[in-house]
Amino acid sequence: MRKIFLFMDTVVNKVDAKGRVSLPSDYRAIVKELSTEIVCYRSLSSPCIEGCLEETLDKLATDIENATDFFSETQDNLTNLIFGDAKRFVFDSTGRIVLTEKLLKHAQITDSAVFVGKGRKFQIWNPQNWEKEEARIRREALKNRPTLKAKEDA
Amino acid sequence: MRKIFLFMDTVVNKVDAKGRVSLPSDYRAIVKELSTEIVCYRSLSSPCIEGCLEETLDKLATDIENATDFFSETQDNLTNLIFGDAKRFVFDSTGRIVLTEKLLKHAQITDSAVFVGKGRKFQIWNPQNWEKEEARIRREALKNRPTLKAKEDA
DNA sequence: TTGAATCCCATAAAATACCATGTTATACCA
DNA sequence: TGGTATAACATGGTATTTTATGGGATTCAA
Repeated sequence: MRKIFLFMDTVVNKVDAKGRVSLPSDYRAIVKELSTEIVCYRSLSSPCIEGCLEETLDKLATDIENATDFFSETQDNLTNLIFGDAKRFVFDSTGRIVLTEKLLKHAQITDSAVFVGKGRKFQIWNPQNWEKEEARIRREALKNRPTLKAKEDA
Repeated sequence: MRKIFLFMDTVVNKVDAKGRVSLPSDYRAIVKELSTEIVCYRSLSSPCIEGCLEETLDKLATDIENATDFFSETQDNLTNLIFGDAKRFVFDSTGRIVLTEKLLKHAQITDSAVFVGKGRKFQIWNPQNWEKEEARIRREALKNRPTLKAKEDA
């Protein structure tokens, strides 16, 4: 098992009528070290799909268990929201997964999708939407230089 | 044996006159690694059925022992409520379990049920009720972005 | 013997694995 | 450095397998 797992780069792939997309080969290379499946869910904040390794979600499950009470409403709501939406996607020998209607609709994806690396996670966007979003993020970054010093959004 | 056990996704299945429901195949795949049975009980907080692996309840038993006094009323009540209500459900060769009247009634389930993944657990809802509940949770999440920072509700 | 619970079989639909091909990227050699 | 051979990849199509679910048979107990 490798020590470094980073989803990187931005690649565009076609989505066919059945919802099939090739996972970028770089991504597959990462995933294959552990399994042949990824987990995808609707982003809570953007019109896009998010993907990650199952172990990433497993870690999240453990964090939730440790941070909240077993019987709490917070734990209930969080786990319903996250795991109720997430789904395993196994890719076949040609490296494709089949995205669901729900996910495609949320991300407004029809015949083409762009994979955007995010380190431990990645996102899948409608190409036009991503173009706009990337421009927006870059503008923001120019105005307000990013910082890791304080967690303003905590 | 796999390292990661997460119940995910939301799937709707029919419930027939005998109370039979197919356990979603993804769930079965998880369960099969350990056994051929799950444990179900009435949710303490919602009109739905909760299910998990027996080992999850075993962990809960340990947590209760550690968090409360052996002679406390709290421990008494909790253990009565949960373990008094829980019951094992073995699924047959076609992957179905037969839910009891008590459970179905509590969840107001008649001819159709929706399975909602919760990570280590899952829930079974009446579809209409779940639709409303999911909408409620999403509204909440948008208002108060979830955080794992502090245990506000502990 | 009758009612209830459990198990097994059949089928249609849906999900998934496999095969084939054109294209692009990569490696190799002059 | 340029040209060619090789390999990898994305993608369209097809075949096979799973899965959900209805119905019937069998078992067990009262």
